[in-house]
Amino acid sequence: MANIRVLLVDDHAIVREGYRALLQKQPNLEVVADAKDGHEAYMQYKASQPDVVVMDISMPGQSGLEAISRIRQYDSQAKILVFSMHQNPSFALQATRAGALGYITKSSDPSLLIRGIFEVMENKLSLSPDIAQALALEKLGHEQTRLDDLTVREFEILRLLLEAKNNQEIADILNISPKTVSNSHYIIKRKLDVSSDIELTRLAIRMKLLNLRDLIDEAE
Amino acid sequence: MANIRVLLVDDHAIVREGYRALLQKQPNLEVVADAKDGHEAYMQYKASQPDVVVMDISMPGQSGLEAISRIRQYDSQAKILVFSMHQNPSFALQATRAGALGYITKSSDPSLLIRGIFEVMENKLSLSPDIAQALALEKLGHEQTRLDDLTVREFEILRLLLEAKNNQEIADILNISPKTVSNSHYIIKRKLDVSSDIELTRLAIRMKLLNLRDLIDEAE
DNA sequence: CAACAGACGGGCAAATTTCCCGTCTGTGAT
DNA sequence: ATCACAGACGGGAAATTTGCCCGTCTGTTG
Repeated sequence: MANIRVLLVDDHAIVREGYRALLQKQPNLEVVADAKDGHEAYMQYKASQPDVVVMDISMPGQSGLEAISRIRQYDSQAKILVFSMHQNPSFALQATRAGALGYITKSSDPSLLIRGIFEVMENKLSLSPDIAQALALEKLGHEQTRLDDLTVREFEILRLLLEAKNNQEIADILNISPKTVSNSHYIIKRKLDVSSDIELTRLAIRMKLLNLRDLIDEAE
Repeated sequence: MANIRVLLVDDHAIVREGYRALLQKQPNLEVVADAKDGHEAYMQYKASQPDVVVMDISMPGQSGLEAISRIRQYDSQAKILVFSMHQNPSFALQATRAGALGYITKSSDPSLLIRGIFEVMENKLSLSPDIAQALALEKLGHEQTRLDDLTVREFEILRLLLEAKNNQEIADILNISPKTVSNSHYIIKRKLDVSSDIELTRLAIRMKLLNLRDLIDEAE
């Protein structure tokens, strides 16, 4: 059978190279293009028509969620596997809502990524075990929830808010009015049941929406 | 010589009991009173006239810094040794500005607390080695600084803001006008060079003003 | 196609923020 | 003693944001 043609999306060149190398070792895989952000991903998708997109969702500016929506709008059959550092099942939920077929955490064994690509290729939902278990637990009502009340768009805006971007900046990134951002900001706080941005930030940390790692940099 | 009479201030009863036991074992020390918050500390100080106050500064509501100021206002010779969980040297700086004579971290060896009490008793500045080193490094300009531009009062207000309290609540705790809180909030943001509360919270985390531990509770 | 959810953004009163300002008190230097 | 200066406190007023409601305009789904 023909090789599976993969589009690799990640904002770090080193990461792209690393995974390109990894995937190329696989006999039936072929990385036909890569991209460093959502916009480029969309362009490359149209240009190279890959079978599967492997995409990081935490990227500067236009996020992966946005790109997923756009690509799926262009090709409703697009097979997208999200490959993310976030262990938070809410990210997986939002990603699948946006149209991803799979979600594999970066901390997974590399073989899981490979397997995920093949699974997604067959139009099967693919989740790494940690995420599957976390989602299952959540479904059982054991935890969290509130974040899942957010729509994909709201989640997106929250992500940008948490980067301490102001309304205008977010509006520019998403190409919407600052007023919409402001409205969403308000809705988000209402849904999450917080009354200030400080509370919002604290909640985000508890929910692990915010990477303590990249927040702290020079820790300890 | 007569025993050194100690007033112990900490919001956790267990902690008070633990340290009371520890200090009592010391031949020349005597715990003559304890208190669970700033206000009680002030009252107990007046009532029992201890030689040395051993005080935690992270307490609900009226903080230790406030209590230190109040006690020093009542007795400008009061000898206060801060005993805190915070390794952040800025806490030590603010504490000494408020009038503390020493600052020992709770993670220090207990003998350091004992030694601190004796040092403070002789009107000597006492710092635990970790803090001394951190302060020294800071003095060398290696790090941080911005936080130290805050006045004691601003630092105090920042602490409360970070607990996601609103202006009115803070005003009530500190017995000032909400307008003053609002003004301070603004000044704090300006001094720290941030433009939103989200940025402020993130900065606070980086600066370790915010305890990730007690923020996260049920982590991992 | 009817119904519904979500994205988007206008409107508008109420609250907050952002500055600037002037008190008042304590402290330290002269 | 007094002069200067810093800090705490809070008023004023303009600019901005928030909180809440509303109505469009899709796209989806039964």
